[in-house]
Amino acid sequence: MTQQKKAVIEALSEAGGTHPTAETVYLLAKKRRPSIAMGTVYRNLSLMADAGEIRRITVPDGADRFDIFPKDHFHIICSRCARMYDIPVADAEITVKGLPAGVKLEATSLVMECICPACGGDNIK
Amino acid sequence: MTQQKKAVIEALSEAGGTHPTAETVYLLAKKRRPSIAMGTVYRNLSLMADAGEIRRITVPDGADRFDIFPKDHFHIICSRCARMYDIPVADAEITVKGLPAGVKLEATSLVMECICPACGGDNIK
DNA sequence: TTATGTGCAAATCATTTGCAAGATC
DNA sequence: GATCTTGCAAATGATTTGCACATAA
Repeated sequence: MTQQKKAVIEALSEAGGTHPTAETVYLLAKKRRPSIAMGTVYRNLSLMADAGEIRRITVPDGADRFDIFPKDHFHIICSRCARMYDIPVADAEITVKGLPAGVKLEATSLVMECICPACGGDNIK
Repeated sequence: MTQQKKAVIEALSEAGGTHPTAETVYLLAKKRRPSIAMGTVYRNLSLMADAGEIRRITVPDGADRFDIFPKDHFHIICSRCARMYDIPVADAEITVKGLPAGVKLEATSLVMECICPACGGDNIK
């Protein structure tokens, strides 16, 4: 556990549920450890995501987002404004029938696109 | 309708349900119109995707894929081997309860990650 | 002919990586 | 001291864009 990794974890924690990009995590981590390098942030984020400690969220037309809570909610992203919303697992009932035999869904990485209420269908991406 | 756009459409058609990347579309289009440029392929794919004529599929850790059939199936992608599978709409019953009020799901862009049968849980990405 | 699209190359953006120096155990 | 991690900068890969020229309507 290095100071840098600690700063990245604290940055993610500070960002809370805001689905920060690596860039945002970098800026937050820099407040704690000004010498930290972008590459270090990417390295730690990737290591933790691969280890399942955090979640990487790949979205259309933008940088990956990261999320500290790996098991308790799903994500939807607005196709127009790129805002992300959480859906608590308790509230989300996601059913997919008709999967090919043998396929195991990794539902934790589910991301859906939507038009969000703030956009309502009027804004143009 | 230019010769180039036609070549891109025919390339997508030739690729069928293989979810080609822009690179693959470029190679197929080049067979018909050898002078075509990568930039032109990207331009046409983006125009068509924005117009809803084709679908852009953003996947974790890889180039975007494109798909000619915008309305009749969903996609799942294997987290390990990046193979993509189609789920016909008729077979897929996707239900999401607990969406924030006012959110309209754009289910056509749904992509789910899974572990596919070919990987079965043994390969490491 | 007049707007629109193309080819090319350079630019951009997100992300990864090689390597020498530094921190951790 | 051996190993793992960092900082930096350069490399990579995907995609976009500026601009002069070509093409379609």
